[in-house]
Amino acid sequence: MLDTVTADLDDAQREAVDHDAGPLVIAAGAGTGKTRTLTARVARLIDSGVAPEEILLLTFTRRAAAAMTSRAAALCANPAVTQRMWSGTFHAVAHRIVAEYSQHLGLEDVTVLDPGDVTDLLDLLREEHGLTGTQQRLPTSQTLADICSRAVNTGVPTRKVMADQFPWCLEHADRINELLKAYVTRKRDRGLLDFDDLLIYWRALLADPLVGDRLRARWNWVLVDEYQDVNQIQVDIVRLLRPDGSGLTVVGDDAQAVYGFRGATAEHLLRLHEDLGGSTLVRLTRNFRSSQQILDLANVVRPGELRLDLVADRGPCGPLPVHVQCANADDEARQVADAVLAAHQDGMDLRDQAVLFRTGTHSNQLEIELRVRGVPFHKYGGIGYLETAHVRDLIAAFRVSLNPIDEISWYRLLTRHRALGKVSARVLAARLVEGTDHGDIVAEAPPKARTALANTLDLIRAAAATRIPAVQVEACLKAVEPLLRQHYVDWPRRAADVDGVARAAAGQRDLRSFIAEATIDPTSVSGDWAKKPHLDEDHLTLSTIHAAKGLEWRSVHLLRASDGALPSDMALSTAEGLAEEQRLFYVATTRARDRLTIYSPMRLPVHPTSLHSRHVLAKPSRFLTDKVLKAMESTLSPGVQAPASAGASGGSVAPTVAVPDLGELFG
DNA sequence: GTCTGCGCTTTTTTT
DNA sequence: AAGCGCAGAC
Repeated sequence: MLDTVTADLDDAQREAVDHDAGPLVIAAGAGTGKTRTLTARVARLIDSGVAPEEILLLTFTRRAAAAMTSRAAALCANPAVTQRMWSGTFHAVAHRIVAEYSQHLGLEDVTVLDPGDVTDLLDLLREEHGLTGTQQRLPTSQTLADICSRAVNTGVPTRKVMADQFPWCLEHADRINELLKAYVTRKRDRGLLDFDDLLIYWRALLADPLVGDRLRARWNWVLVDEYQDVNQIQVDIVRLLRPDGSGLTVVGDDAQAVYGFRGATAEHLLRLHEDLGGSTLVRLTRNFRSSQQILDLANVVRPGELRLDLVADRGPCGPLPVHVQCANADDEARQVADAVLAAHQDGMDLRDQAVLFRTGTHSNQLEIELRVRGVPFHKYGGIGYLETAHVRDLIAAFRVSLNPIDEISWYRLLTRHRALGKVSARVLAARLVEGTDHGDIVAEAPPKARTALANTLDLIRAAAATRIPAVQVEACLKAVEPLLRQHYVDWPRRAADVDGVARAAAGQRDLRSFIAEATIDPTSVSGDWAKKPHLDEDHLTLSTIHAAKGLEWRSVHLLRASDGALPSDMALSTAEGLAEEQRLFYVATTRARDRLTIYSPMRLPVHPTSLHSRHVLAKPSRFLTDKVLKAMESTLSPGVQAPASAGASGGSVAPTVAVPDLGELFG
């Protein structure tokens, strides 16, 4: 009889799918059918009679979780039952469990702080502690949050974190620690959870004798994707879920570990076998994605302990990878746009092409070029709508209407009022949290703020009085809009975003879960109100390498393969930092199926956050070694041969036309 | 206390 | 370059 679950698999994949309940580690190189194997294993379990709710599938992105669930469904005899399976990101599952057991944790109500809330709270505490004076200029709250998160995720004391990663903060170590202690206390007092807390609370529940046993009994099968990206807390969670390793399957590739900055290390993958006192290792090395030419390059680049040299299932086909040396960032943008449009002319859809880069700002010039030429694109990674100030303002209104003691959101909302600055907002927010009557609040506010404030509070009260999302959203929008209109000089540019979020929220069944979801995974929501591409329209993908993980395109363009950009100059100071950049380079090259083009601008903006800053000389990335270049065809962009026409390259050009001097007008 | 303008610092990746 | 915090003017 034909076995539909394993019909399309090779021997190694089939071995993983058919493996029994013993702990299983799948070492899967890029493009080796990791997702296919994992989903087939899930389907096999369900078809063999395992109840879907006994299965927990943990991923790092919601996109991966959704893809796996739907692919498993396609393989199952009874697709509908896969809906009952537990599948999601570590954080999303943690949120669900923490909400379910909130009573046991002493929490009335679970409020999740997004990274912006965290910095707001730190700013608030900084004021309360009188740490804003001239003498002791502390690092930004953003940096403090990073230090805190790193310490929590790695179990390393903050002082050592600062010494290793943030040396310029060391001189303030005592005050920073004092502030972070206050931060932790305030979170505990108010029942606020940041992203790290979600995992910590889940771990705490699992470690509790009573609750832990109940949770363990819930899932007999635990499958973890991208195990090279787990940090210590996540390892603890997995080990507490399956202490003896039975029913545990993990998939990973040490060469694709790129989340060291949030406490992950591939050591967890490499050592799992020892930690469990034995497990089965299945190695997947047959690559179904890329041409041999691309893999020849990737195999040279590949770092790591697991020697997963990839063999192309497709054999030699398609062109050699190309290295293009460009004059500067603008030239690079033109070359990419030219190449994308040429391929499109030749019949390759835009959706089959992608442009990858190390940081969000690296695509600035290209985005302009694409807009000028009318090429539709969608950018992944970098700052999303949900992180923009105006959208967070609206969400703050949602939050206070759901939870009147959400001090951070009140504070944010109040500071949007004219004549309410930090001081009044802090005082009034505290009074609101105490439950003070709205009338009294208005009376306590500075006279100039009273009319607007009374209006806001009325509308928030109206929003709080209903459970119908559309009505609730409408009231919040009405409260926020006039405030934002006068607060932001460029309001017209922002208005569409606010409307978009409002519309998305109004269409939900439950506003509370919409907010929680949007907080834990902003990307899940952002696509819906993308004003630019209607995602069904053919469009080009622009993405950070991080956000491109696990995906593939026929043609991939890698920008800024120049020292200082990739590898990022911020990673050069430590060996681990540099190694992680190399893994990123590997991840980028292995996204391509047929064509890979790597660009190295010879001049780069000093300050990447701006478009027109001074350019300095840059060398091609150190990852483009002779051996790598041997696997490529090298070309020079036309812009390099004729630098005078290359536009803003920074050098001065001999004029051929005399520009009139208008000096006499100003004499 | 709030608003405005100036100088200093920062500078990546994400749940 | 830009965003943030600080100082001085209302």
